[in-house]
Amino acid sequence: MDSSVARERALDAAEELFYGRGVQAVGMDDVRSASGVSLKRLYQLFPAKERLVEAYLERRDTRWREQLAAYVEERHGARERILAVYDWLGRWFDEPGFRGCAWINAYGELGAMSTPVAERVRAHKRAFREYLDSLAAEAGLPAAVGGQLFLLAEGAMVTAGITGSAKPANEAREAARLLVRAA
Amino acid sequence: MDSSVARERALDAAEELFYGRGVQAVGMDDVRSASGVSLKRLYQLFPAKERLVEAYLERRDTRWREQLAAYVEERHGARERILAVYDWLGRWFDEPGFRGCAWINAYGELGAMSTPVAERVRAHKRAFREYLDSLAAEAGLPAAVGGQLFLLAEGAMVTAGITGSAKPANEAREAARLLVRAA
DNA sequence: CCCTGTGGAGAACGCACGTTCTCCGCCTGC
DNA sequence: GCAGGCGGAGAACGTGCGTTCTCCACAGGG
Repeated sequence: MDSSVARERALDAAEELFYGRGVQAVGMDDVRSASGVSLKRLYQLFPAKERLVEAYLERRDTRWREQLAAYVEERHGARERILAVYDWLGRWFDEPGFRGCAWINAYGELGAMSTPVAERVRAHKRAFREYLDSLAAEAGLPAAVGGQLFLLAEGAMVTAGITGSAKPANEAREAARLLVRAA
Repeated sequence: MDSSVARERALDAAEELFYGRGVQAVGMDDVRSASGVSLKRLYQLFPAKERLVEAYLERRDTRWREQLAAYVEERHGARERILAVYDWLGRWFDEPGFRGCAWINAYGELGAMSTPVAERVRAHKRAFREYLDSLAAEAGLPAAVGGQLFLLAEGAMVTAGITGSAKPANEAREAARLLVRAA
């Protein structure tokens, strides 16, 4: 098996397991049996579990933001695009297996013990925040609005994760609509 | 040492350690040496670590909500009280050792593996949500506003925890002010 | 003075898991 | 056909930790 193929398979398995059960509840052996990549190979590709966790967060980060951006770009109108963010969140929340925000969960689990992981979580949130800032700027809204939209999105993610409901996306969307209108 | 004293000391130590480092990073032996309560006693009081975690979350829940309510009750005017919630959050975020919301962190860490812990997190968030609902009702605001205020507060907590800044409290307060005015 | 029970200190046990090692089959180049 | 090395399976190792057990000091009642 090609090395890059093994890497993808390992990351596929790691993502599903880490996200679904939490990082600490998943052993390297679980990743091995779910991916079919031998332990030896796993440790060649990722010299420690922490590296695998970082790679998981990084790959998921780019995919997550790409999918969000692709969904948003389909909408026309700067304000419509802002609201599209919450529509996309609502779809995400409704997906089977949704268990909250992978980065918030990872931060709760490892943020205190692993600075690399904490740093990746911060980088992801910073990027998302900047994306919302850019959407707000395109809509000609004051700079402060980006931060408010961000807080609504974060609150929706964490609440949807804990309650298992997609409703927070609608609540956040409605709040965003009012904020954009009022600003 | 009296049994109830031992229980309090154990919970004091557990709270500081669990909150500061995460639950899984703290061993029962750490709780023992930090509290001065022997392992035997610890296991008499809390037959398993999970019970200690539950007790930690429960005691912190009542204290957290009492302190919030006490702070809010000092303000006059229904809308002022709503904004006081975010002022209180800002003070909390600025406290030394602040590491985000204990329940969100615990959910990220244990939510997938421990239903009792997940249930306590849900109960805490439900109670906080209902508290905001009651504040919104007293201000004569539409029922939907409570949920929006809740999402802002959750977003602020999680963002303050990850970034280590108290600024999200101000951003959330400003957003809440606009939402209350617009509603 | 002994017997009993309570509680503390810390060793011991069992298990899970991150990481490494051993063994062996198989493929490739001669 | 064969030497050498690459890779897989899984055992082995070390450690950490939840939980229990052992041993002992000591207080109180006969």
